[in-house]
Amino acid sequence: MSGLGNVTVTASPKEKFREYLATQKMRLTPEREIIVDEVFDNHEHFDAEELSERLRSSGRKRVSRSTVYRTLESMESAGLIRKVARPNGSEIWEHDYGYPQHDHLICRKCGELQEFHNDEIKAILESVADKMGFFMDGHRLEVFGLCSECRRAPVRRHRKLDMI
Amino acid sequence: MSGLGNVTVTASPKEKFREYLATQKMRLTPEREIIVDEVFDNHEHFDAEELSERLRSSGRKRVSRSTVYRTLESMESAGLIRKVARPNGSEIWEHDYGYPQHDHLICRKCGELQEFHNDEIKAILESVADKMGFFMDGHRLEVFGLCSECRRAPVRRHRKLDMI
DNA sequence: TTAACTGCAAACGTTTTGCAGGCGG
DNA sequence: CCGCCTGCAAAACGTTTGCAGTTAA
Repeated sequence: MSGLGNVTVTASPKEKFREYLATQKMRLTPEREIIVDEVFDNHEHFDAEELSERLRSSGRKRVSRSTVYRTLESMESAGLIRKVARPNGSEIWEHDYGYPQHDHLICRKCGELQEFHNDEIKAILESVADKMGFFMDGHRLEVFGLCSECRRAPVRRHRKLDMI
Repeated sequence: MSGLGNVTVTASPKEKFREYLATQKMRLTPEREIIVDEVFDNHEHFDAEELSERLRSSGRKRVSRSTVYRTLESMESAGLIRKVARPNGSEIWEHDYGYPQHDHLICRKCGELQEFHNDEIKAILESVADKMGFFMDGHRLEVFGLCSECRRAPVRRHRKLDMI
């Protein structure tokens, strides 16, 4: 993960974070380091509470909830992580930096998140934005429906009215 | 609004709501009618609080906040309205029923929401979903950046780091 | 008669904040 | 020494819930 001896042009998330913090006259403190490490130690999606729990059980020095919230926000500003919406309206974090651009298929039934990548979409969005005088610097796209697993299931309850 | 003598195939939002409520053994009460009327009286986006405020100042009979929340949720289930995410993470409602499918450009600076419509995107999403065995029944797409107004402004503060 | 419905106030879960104290450049 | 940073506890925020009384089929 540290990339020592690695000749790729991209800095590690931690380095990128440190650079960003410097521009804000902020420091990469032990707490912030713990958080950025834990976040990039695996590629799971998470929310602040889950991350706190992971930190707690990871045996690392304890970090307060406030600091977790504050740090995640900084990491977002630094371009390290971004938010994804769940179909129920709640939001979770995922890696952004160093991770290939992608969007999500989200199952309304089991909540499962599948990633997909498509270049055409970005191109279309660029051109749409351009036509409207809008400068695009990012997007968020979620496709809702039923995953292959759940559409096969015989359940026919349909609590939601069919979408028009 | 009532569409009397109108031969279009679509029912009014109120009628659609009444039909949905019937399937749930629920009634179109005066309060619910007030809310659906107010929501479809203009095409603005809104959140529960704003809507409550509009109701208050509209001179109509007062409706409690709980009822507003409960009714909006029913209206979503009925397919009348849907949620859109703001860049800051909060969410607002917008019309869905009877309104052409569209997505949004959202300005990070002034928060302005511009709608756009593009058929290609939907087609691409259908094919992507299909390829992954996913049954798509909707999507949510927000493009972030700077609106034509704000990109022109000389301000160079940039509190957010450039997105990667 | 009874089930749906409302307004109220209290509870809720999540996130933010003010602050006193600690720490590093 | 100054200013960033932390943990804590309290506050704030938007939303949901339990309940007792009301309404309408």
